[in-house]
Amino acid sequence: MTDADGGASAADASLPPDLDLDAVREALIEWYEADHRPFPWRQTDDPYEIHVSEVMSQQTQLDRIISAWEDFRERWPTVDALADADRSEVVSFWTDHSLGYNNRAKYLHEAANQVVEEYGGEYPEEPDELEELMGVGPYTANAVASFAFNNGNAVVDTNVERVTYRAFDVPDDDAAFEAAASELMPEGESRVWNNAIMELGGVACTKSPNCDEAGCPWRRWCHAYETGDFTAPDVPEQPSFEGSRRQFRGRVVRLLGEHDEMDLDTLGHRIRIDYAPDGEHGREWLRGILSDLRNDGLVAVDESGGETTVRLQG
DNA sequence: ATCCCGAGGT
DNA sequence: ACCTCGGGAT
Repeated sequence: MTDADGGASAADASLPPDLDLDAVREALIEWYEADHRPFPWRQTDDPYEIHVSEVMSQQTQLDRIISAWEDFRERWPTVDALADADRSEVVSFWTDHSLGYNNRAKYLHEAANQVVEEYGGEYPEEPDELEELMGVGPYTANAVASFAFNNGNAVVDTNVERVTYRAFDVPDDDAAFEAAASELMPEGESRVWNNAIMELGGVACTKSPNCDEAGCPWRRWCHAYETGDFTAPDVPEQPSFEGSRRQFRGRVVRLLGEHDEMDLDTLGHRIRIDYAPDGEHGREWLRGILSDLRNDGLVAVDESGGETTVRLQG
């Protein structure tokens, strides 16, 4: 690599040098516009509604969030309405709709307050500003900027990584994925492009690919389609959920959403059948769970009067 | 068992 | 770089 080609974009090139970018872009956009899953959040450009859908979709299958998204929008129609809600209401909603990861409910509520207080209730349009919102990282910032304002950079999620890794043999490396995604995206078309490339990963270039069935528009360029090697980048494996700490955290939050407040032992007996106050899974164990939940801002623990009372925070 | 349009804290 | 965070669908 010489200095002659100078610019960072050339130095970062991670796509095949002879790739016909215009043809690749046109093929994908045409494929997406011809047919795609009609998710309701794809029919709005309201940044608040987009934001809600993106937070819900983190680590959760899209089919499972459709009704939750519709209920959420009905209950808190605007970012101002959400900011006015109590955190405990939002957390209970989250659990009632089986969305998991209650922290995301807290983040969303916090972010709504930021939008109201820092931006007068009007979402900023720049990814850098959006990323300052609680719970909004690089992916969500660019997704909201793209789908609400057509003003995002290329998103990089597990779909984009898998698709570019297979199709264009992009190395399994964060910087390479970022560069490849950025090179691929046509200027000023982040809305349709980011939707389209994630749709490709979600429908055609799945873990077990459906190239022909889904009519993948990239077959003629695809390295994996040519070689038959559909290896995908490693995704960190999840610890098993059954019996995990997460499972009991979830039960605690669910119960506290149903009962205004509970004392320690009652709560313990209700979240696990083998709860024994002085046993292995007893008060000490439960206090550990509650301590984490309190640090996460999800529950409040009151130790006054010689008894321990627990409730949802906010 | 494995997967899912990530992010924050350490 | 590593860990943690829910739960339904398949």
